[in-house]
Amino acid sequence: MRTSWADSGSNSASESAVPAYSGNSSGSRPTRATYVPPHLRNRTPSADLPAASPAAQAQPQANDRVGYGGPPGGSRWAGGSRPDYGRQAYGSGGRTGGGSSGSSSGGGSSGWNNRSGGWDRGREREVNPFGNDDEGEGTLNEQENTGINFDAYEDIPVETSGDNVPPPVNTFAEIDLGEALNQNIRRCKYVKPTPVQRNAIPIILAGRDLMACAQTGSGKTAAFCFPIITGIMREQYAQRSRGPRTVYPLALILSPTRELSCQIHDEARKFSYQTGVKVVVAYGGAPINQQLRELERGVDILVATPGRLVDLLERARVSLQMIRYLALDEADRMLDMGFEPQIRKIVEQMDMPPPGRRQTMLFSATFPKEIQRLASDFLSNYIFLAVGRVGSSTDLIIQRVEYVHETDKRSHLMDLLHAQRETETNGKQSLTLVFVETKKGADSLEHWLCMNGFPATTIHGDRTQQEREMALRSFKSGKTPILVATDVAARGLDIPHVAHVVNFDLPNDIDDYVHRIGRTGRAGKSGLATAFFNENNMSLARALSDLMQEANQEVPAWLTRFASRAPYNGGKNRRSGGGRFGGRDFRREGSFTRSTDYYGGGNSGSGGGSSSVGYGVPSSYGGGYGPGVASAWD
DNA sequence: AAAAAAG
Repeated sequence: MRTSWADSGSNSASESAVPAYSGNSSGSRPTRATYVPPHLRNRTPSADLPAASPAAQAQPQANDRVGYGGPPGGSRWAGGSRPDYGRQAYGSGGRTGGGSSGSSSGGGSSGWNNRSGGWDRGREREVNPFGNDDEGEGTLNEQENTGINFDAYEDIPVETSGDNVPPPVNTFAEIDLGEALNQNIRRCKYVKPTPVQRNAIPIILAGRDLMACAQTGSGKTAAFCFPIITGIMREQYAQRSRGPRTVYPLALILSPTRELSCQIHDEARKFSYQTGVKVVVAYGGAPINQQLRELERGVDILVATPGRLVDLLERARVSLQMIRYLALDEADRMLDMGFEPQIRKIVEQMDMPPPGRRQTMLFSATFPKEIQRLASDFLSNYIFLAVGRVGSSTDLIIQRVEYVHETDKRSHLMDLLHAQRETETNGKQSLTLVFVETKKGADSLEHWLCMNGFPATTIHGDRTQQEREMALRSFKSGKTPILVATDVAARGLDIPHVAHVVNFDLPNDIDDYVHRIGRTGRAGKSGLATAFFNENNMSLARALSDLMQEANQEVPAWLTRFASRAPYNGGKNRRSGGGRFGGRDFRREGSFTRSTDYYGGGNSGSGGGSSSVGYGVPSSYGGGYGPGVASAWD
């Protein structure tokens, strides 16, 4: 039934007079949010509040300014909702067979090159985020940076649950993502979708909410970016009415660290290149003015850290009223004690449309039950998706635990580094990421390493943003092949060539361990993770031992002994539901729970239906775990 | 107890 969206594009001119806030909400605009933030109260509605009707929007506003908002005339709708930058590559770019749609859908749809006004002279052309002109491809370097070892993705177990789960796809070609995006996918050298993409993209394209467990290195960012970009390109949106300097993004992507937000922004910009979809990032520690200027140029997808976003919301520089897509990356972290209030404020107490009127996607490598319970507040009849980790841990991440007394840690680390030095491969210095518990400890270890002839740098929350970014660059480039980090670097960061993760200090939480070791063995490549264990880590013994065992790792006898002595499931954060996925759908934890309360769509009978799609799951998997857990986390 | 996220 889905018409090709090239068609929908060419039809859009005639439909464009109807503000399309479609999806499942019967094509109506979002009603005015009942909540009016304090800063918007007692202001002149015509100036500040988004207009309530298309007619009102058609009235030229006195404070129109090229650069944000754009011309208000209804006729410009034909050119799309963001008239100040056209959808060049979609149709009018001439790349598609149906290239006529661009020109037929109103002359307003000019491309980047035709933008009027010299206000942003010098920025008229979209910067090519690929850093080339489609030539000089195929160099070794390119391959290394973007190449994903797809063979490692073949045998990944996948589990889904929820109502009417859309079936997975096997190729990008099966999905109608649009020519401009397809071209970017080719530029990224993504040949075929990774398991999380195969499953998540159809779910999101179908308009469903999603809670997904998948390691970041498995293509998670693309899994939620592709359908968001396609959705924004495909549909006509009611022109965003505007208050002075307020912008109305259509999609919001939140992440727990600044670096991760930057990384998501960089990726999203590649995916949206020449699609006319504008991505902006906002995070703390950097001057806000530049970010404000970027926002004023127009924003469809806003990538942000929570603190800075709240700031922007309170300044009324951003409104969430038009949000159609909400994605939380590292969602379990976003909902833990430190972050939850801020996230609730953003999602529930500002002007964002409620669940059901927006699409919500939560991604994380781990999803403890308690967090799932909190998260269900944000979701509407969602689908739970668990994708086993890339490859089996036995061949991709080798985990080692060594008993090292506190006082011996430094010399032991030095031994490891010496050994590492001799095994550097193919000219490219291999990188070592060392995790410590405290910021002070990070500085101190970095200093000591440098004193001992090991080029090291450090990243933690007490450093300035500039220092943090510098450290990361220096590490990535190999200039300082050792990076000492706190948990700020534990999640999501995609750093190629990290050969070795050392847990100099083990975390207290096994989920943090999982995230940390996930910094190596990425994109299907192999990696090594070494942990220093001692009497301070007893509370982690059982969880660590269980995890390693599940991952077919060699568990030292002494660790097994500690584990058996430890109180049953002693760690505060045992792996809920067992199994090797980062988590399983808490709605299926058994009929004695209140799971139906969270179901939304009704949990009885087929409600809890699950379709486990195993991609060559070895028969040895699946034993010993609860019903429906088909599989292997690693 | 620590880390992160606003300035």
